[in-house]
Amino acid sequence: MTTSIKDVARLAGVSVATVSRVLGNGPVSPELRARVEAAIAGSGYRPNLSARRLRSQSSRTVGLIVSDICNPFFTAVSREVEDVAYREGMRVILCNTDENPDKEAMYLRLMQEERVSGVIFAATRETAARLDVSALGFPVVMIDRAGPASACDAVLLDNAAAAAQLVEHLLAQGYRSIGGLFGNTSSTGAERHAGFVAALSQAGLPVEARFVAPSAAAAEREVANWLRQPDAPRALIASNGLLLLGAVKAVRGAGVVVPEQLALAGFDNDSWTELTEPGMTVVEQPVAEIGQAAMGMLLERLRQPERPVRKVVLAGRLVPRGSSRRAGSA
Amino acid sequence: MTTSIKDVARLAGVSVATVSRVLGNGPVSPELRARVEAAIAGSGYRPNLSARRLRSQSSRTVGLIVSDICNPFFTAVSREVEDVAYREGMRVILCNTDENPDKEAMYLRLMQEERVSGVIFAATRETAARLDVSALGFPVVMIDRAGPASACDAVLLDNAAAAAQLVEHLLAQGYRSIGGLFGNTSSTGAERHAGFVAALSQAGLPVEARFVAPSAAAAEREVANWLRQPDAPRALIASNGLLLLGAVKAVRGAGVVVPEQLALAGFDNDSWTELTEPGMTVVEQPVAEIGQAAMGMLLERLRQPERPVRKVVLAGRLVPRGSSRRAGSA
DNA sequence: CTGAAAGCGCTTACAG
DNA sequence: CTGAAAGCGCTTACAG
Repeated sequence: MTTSIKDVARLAGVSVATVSRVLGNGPVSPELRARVEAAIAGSGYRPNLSARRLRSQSSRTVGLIVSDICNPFFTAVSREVEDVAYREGMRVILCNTDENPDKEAMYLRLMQEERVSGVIFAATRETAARLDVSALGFPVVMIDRAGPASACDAVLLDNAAAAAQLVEHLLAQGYRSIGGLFGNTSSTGAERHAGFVAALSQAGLPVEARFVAPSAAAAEREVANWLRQPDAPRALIASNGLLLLGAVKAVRGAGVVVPEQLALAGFDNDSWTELTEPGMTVVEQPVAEIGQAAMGMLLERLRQPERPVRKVVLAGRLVPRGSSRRAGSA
Repeated sequence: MTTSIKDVARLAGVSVATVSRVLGNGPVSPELRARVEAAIAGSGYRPNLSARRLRSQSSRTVGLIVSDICNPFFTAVSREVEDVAYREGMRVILCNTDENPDKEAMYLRLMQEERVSGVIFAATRETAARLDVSALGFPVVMIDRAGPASACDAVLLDNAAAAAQLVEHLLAQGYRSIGGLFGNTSSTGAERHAGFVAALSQAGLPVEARFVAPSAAAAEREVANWLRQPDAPRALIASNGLLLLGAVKAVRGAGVVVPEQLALAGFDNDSWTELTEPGMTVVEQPVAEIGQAAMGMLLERLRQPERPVRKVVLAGRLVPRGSSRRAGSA
């Protein structure tokens, strides 16, 4: 049907081995190389990657497993990962797990069947805790969420420090009653909660934290309820972009004025956060660096399987905006 | 290294053919099936998809080629495509072209090397015009942008009607001086421009349109310039979500009040559009339906290669918000 | 530098 | 229902 390396060899009057060497930039005389290249161009030949992968026992494929590509954080990271991968002549297989451990297990099995070179993985806390990386057969770089203690490479935000930074910012702006909203499936949510608790405790303030499913809808419901209570906080920190979005919607729905009645702050400098009135105070994650660092660590691990496990911890950047303006000031 | 079908066969005391039949749900006696399944479970065997693809001459892979996954329209479409694909036991290869015809050509070649079952493609106008789909060797479903006239299946928005709908909405709100900002690389921009021109002409109004590169930054620059001119329009339509975002930033930067000094409207009901103050009037594209329809058409084409070419044209939905409130009203 | 041959891990007629 | 055998399209030692 489609032309194979055999057809090209016949056309050029050489062996298939020589055609293969031309394709792989092996040692071939200029004369034969020219004949083979002419035959390739003339026949419209395209190498079959499945055959090449099978024979060379190298898929040159990386799996990227995230909860949902529609989360702008993962969108941006994936774009970066794909760019680096294609530049290295590798392919990316993207998987959305919706924070569902069953889907995670299914996709990990798929990765084994694809014989991927490696995987970049934002795992749920459940999977991260139970996963035996060494049994997988390929290296894993965790992103966003920590993996099982020091069992594999990871690129992480300094979540506790970033959450503490938000608390300190709100304290400096004069807020004392600060609530926190955290995702209940990821270690990220847990770490940000820890930083939140530590900063408040150090200031001698009580801790009000709630955990929800990591979706805007769940956050909106939770915050709507929260605001109805007499002891509702005067400031609120949301532990990621989706939760912050839900919080904003709840606040709008309740007719609460930001920041006069409730200050808001959160994670992820998504494009919408600077367009609300007032703009949202956030900790920006270095998304491009995270994607690049993850692919970089994976490539180094492939080159050097026995190198020691590394965690790269990146700092967030506070972007103060109107949503956390000083209480009582214009 | 890794266990193969041969190891499983030896373990179960059957031939490799029988193992293959168990894997493929072929006819096997209950007894042998049980022995094979035990051997698979015991050995941790995982089928090698490259080998299966090579031998069966079927990749069960679809290519998804878009300009940039970071554009929320394509993010949402891709999520839908992937969900349908995985449900059908197929895999998706995602490619970002940045509206660059060279990258488009490179990725199409890659798709041939992957022996993909088919491709879903949002092509630049340049590539759409010159592309010989029949020479590719796999079926193509165009999305968002029209392909070469009736040469292949397509899922499209009724762009002209949607643009006209926006114009008519602004007219009904009392606006007479209406400018349009369009992307200069896609047929989508051209079609929306055509609908824009038609609606204004029918109303006997002059046409003010500008074309820019399809990025928020380019739109911001263009609108900033435009607003400085004495004959700047009183209302502005932006032809996609990125351009609308750029327009909003320019408007903010210039201190122009929406809608009192300038009404805004555009395409794509991205999450930020309802969070600005005022909210943005937009035509919402049925992103989920577009993704599903594209995968659906591709699957039908694969089942039935000779079926007549079809174009599915979906209607947009007007979402009126404050950015186009009646001129002079509260 | 070049070619003949083996083999990667599967599936699929073909016999039985 | 089952197995022996061929072959998908490549790459890679091995000789020369």
